[in-house]
Amino acid sequence: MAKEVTKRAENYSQWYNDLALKADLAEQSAVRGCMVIKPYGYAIWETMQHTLDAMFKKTGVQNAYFPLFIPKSFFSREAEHVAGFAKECAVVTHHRLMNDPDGNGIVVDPSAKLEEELIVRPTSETIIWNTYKNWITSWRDLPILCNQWCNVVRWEMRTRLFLRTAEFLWQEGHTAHATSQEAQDKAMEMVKIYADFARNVMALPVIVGHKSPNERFAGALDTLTIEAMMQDGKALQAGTSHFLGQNFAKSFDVQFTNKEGKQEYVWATSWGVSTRLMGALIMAHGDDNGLVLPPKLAPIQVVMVPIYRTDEEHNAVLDKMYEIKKALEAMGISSKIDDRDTLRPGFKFAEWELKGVPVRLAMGARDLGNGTIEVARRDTLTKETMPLEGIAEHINGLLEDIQQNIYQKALDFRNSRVENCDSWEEFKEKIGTGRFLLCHWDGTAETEQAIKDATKATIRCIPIDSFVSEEEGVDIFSGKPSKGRVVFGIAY
RNA sequence: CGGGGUGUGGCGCAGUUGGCUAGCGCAUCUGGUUUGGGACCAGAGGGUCCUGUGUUCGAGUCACAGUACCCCGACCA
Repeated sequence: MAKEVTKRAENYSQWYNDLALKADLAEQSAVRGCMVIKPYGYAIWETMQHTLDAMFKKTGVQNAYFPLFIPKSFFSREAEHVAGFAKECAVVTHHRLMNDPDGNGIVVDPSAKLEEELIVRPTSETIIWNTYKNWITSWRDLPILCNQWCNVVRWEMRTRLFLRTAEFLWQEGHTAHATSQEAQDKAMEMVKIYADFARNVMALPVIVGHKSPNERFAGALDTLTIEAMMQDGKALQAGTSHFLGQNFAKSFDVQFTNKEGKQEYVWATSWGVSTRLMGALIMAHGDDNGLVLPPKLAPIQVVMVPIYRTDEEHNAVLDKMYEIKKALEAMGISSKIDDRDTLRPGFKFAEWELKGVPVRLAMGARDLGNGTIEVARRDTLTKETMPLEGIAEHINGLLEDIQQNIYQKALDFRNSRVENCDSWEEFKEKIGTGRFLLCHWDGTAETEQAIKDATKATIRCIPIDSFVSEEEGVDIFSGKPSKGRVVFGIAY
């Protein structure tokens, strides 16, 4: 069949791509490196948005919107920041088109050249800090806690659906504070929200930690991250939260008068997660039959497939199904009755599995007679026949089970691939086999770089809420003293 | 930007040492039979074989150039 998905073990990237395409999440656009997110995929993203948004708002964050275009001069004020993004920017140079004087369609009007080029935002720190300058004069104006949901453009060399596209959707929070401590606390608070969301909504086990200086965001003093492991054992950075110090405040001259009446630069954070989370969802839970969606993110939580020979049977089954649908709705469970009469049940089963719907109900003449219904769960691919009585309550519990089970499965998988490693020889052997290795590191950028050059492995994070180690040891590569283990892995 | 590969109906591919009307599977459409794990039968429609130039009696096939896409590097959420 055309819809069959490549086996995960045979070709992991092909499998990933198949899932994204065939489960109807997204497709490659005609524009190089860009992606079309299809309605089914977007519905998942919307749920992520709404859930995160509610979590942000509980901490006092408000949504706002800043321009897509950033004047080149703004962008170049923070030196490290430019260095980090300069190589991958789209630049607007003109503002008008005209008919080709030679009659060959449309050309750029050379007389419409912009005096100053505009950069399509790769991230919005610069334009936001340029704006914050006008918002902040006194300690009474602080803190400012803004978030925006938007698109950004990074002109990447090689792209992959969701994981790396030239344009992607994300949320970027930008906060301004009176003290360093307050800003650092905010950065920590936000990364913990990300971790909570990843674990409890996406069923994605993540390790929270600090980035090493090499892996930090361009312009940050500290970068906090949530790191997930995909089913090929590679690491995926799923979200980051940065403590920016006073770097941007100084570059954009954002000062406030403190309680002592003195001028002081503002302290900043920024934090973001992107549609890359969709990629994480696919890779963390999918199997050879397709997508496996955690119930909390599934656009359709329960799908019902009627099985019938005659119109009478058809109507009788549908009547029951509408009753169930109503009962599910009353409990806040989304469902769909797949009443397409041109497709056979087997085809529908396979298709809904491909799309990752957590629970499938099937009902036919046999069930009508017995007062039963067949309940199949996507995560375990098992099914059982149940009495109709109390089915909605049962499904409600089942969805919670599934959410839990998916998380547990991913957690067990990841834990089975995390281990201590104290020998450089062993490290070189094991790091390519899809693992996180907990190793001692001397804390220097040189050592980290040397390890990366030799093995492609990077420090995913210095963990703070799981796999935390305070034991003394010696660096796996340099032999110099180390104060604790860090997480090494090969990243997407 | 370096290394490799591929361009043939909507999708996936075959096409021999150059040869006659360019095939196959899936999808689509029509009719019928089916329907508890991806249905079957019969019929139908759909192609500037990536572009250009060249070699030849003859090019999907050979040569050169261009171009697009994919994979592996470097870069990255």
